[in-house]
Amino acid sequence: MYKNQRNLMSEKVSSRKQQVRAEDVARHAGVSRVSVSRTFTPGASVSAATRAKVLKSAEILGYRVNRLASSLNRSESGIVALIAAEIDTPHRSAMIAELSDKLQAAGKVTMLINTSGYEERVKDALLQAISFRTEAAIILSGAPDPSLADTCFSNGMKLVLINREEDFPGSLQIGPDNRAAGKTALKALLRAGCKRIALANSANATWSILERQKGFVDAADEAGVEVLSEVGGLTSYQAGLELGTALLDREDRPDGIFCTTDLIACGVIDAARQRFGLRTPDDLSVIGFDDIAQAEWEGYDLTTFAQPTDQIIEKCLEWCTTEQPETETVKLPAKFVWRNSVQKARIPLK
Amino acid sequence: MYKNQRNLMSEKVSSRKQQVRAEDVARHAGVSRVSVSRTFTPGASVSAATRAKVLKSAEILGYRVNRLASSLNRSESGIVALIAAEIDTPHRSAMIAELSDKLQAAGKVTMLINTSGYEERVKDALLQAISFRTEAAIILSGAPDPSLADTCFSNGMKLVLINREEDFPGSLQIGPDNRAAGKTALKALLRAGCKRIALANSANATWSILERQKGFVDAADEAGVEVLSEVGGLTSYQAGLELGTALLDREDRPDGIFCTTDLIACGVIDAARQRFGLRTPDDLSVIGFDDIAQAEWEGYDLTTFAQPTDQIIEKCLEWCTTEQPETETVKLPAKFVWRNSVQKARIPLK
DNA sequence: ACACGTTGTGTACACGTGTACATAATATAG
DNA sequence: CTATATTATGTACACGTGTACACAACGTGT
Repeated sequence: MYKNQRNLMSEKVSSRKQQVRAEDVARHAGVSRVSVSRTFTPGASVSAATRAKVLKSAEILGYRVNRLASSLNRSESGIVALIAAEIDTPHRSAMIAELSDKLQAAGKVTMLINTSGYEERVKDALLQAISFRTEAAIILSGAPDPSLADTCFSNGMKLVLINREEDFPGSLQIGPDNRAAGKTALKALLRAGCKRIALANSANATWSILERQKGFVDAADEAGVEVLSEVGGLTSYQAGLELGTALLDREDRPDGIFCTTDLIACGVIDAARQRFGLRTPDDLSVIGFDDIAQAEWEGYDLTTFAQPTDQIIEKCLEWCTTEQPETETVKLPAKFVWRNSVQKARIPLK
Repeated sequence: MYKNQRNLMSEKVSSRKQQVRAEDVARHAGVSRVSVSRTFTPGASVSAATRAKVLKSAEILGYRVNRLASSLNRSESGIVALIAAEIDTPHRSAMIAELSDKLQAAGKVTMLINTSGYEERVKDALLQAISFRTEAAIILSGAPDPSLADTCFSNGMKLVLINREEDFPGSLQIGPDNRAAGKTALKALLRAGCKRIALANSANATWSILERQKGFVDAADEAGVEVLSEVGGLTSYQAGLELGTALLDREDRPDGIFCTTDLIACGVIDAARQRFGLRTPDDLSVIGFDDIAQAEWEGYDLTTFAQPTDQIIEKCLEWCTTEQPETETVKLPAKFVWRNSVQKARIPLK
């Protein structure tokens, strides 16, 4: 009798937020609380009559099952953490859009943790995820502190690193095959007949971006081609402008540039057009990476690599629903997207 | 005695995810469970000695307070829902980046709900937010079903509509003063000496965008100026390309275009440059709205309006932490950002 | 009519935490 | 050294839900 009443003794009742509970619905419908619970539990056994009564009362009272409470004894929160920096960047935001959409379709809920700024925030983000008993954490940027691995797993949390390869046991590490893409980029520039080949990269590149660079440079070494390399700035459009300006100012002006990112590539193309009066692909061939929306814009029409986003996400979801996953590293081929920023092949294919 | 053991009777123990509880830490540290709770509750009274023991044991066992559980009796989840569609759009993603960052700084956690696709998803998103006892829901796109208002408030949820003005009692409705901006845009084009003035807008514009259009057209009516109006497509770059092409193909080709969105403006500028060989601002003046990153790119250098993002967010947070907010509508002035897509004033100011 | 399987409901407990209250330990004042 | 004020710990209960178990109601077949 007493337990059914709420806050009888406390006078501070009014300051407390009132919530509608299963108890209230049960009383209103004239059934037991368990019947309410069962009504909203798929596969539970309730008669059609009581179910109807419960649903009606719930509608009237505005009742919704408290998933925070239900997570408690089901030990499945349904929450997945998305940890990322520079969320407003074209490629990153596209990734987040896709991920959140697919997670939602899979019945999960996404908790977005922004780690822009200090690198340290990734650690805090993971700790926060653990606090909310996130089923998994998908890390899009920043390297997590490996010492956290145990804490993650002792709380039954799955871990996915996208575009990172770190020493983080028990996690899925997935991303495009950056080296192969870098190699392909070089071949494409050679095939286009470029004589002076250059690389434009940011100074604070991530692991993934450095891999692209390495693939490109290694392939050049193999082919016995010299690479004019310009590195500086952030991974941004502005950096691209500056890198492009620096490269095109050289006496031995390059005629083919691989940019490790589409944003940089857009900057390079604009530097060429606005500052030097050069046009792609006639005067200059440019290749980017990511296939952001702007790559398709008519002013750029950028030849680039599309990240295998769909496959990455599919694998992510599969991993998140697997029981006891082992450490796994997956490299997926990036799709080369031919547009019109690279000179048509003067040297025939093959 | 029995209650301290876990899952003694069930044989399915192994399939259940083991979590570290305050109980475990207490036993390991040789203190009571309450002391553990107090250690992690700011302002609670624990001796330095026990606090140290607890912290050490927590570190060793990898313990983190379960915020799902603590939300139960504190009736504050600390979660705020962000409901938005087309997350990968420049302005939207910038907004989300800022919001999530500021929310985090305020000690809140953001739950991102993607409502791209069906309009109906906004309703589901709100219901989901309620299920997770979100402290507030910030709706960036889509009109919520007004019938949900009661359900929201009966669960103590705050509501913010950004860039929408709907009949949703008890909510904060906030955004830029779109009408005023439209008016300013017209004046700017007139002052630049434009003779044939046009408007480019998408066919599925939101309320906010329609307001800009209305402000622009009304001001034109007042000034006795005719507006060539082209409407079609989505609110996207591609639509801008088509709208721009259609406008510039006319016999009475416009020399000043107000685009209701920067994305559309970029499309219009590219149509002018790539398809008609026209340049801004010499041959054509263009004004956009949003001040997305690309507006600053050298290829566009777009004169536009910056949304008062900081103030919007500040007001949002203030609202979310207010006790019993009343319905409120806030219009903030959008800042006119002069760049170089509009002909320099031929008619002197004032 | 009886034994028996089916189905729906109720009871009791667990999930992991915070907090009011009572009580034990300690510091302070006389 | 005792009486008292202060502080730290322990006890009990509440938050809102899911589920194993017991049991009542209800046909069904002989």
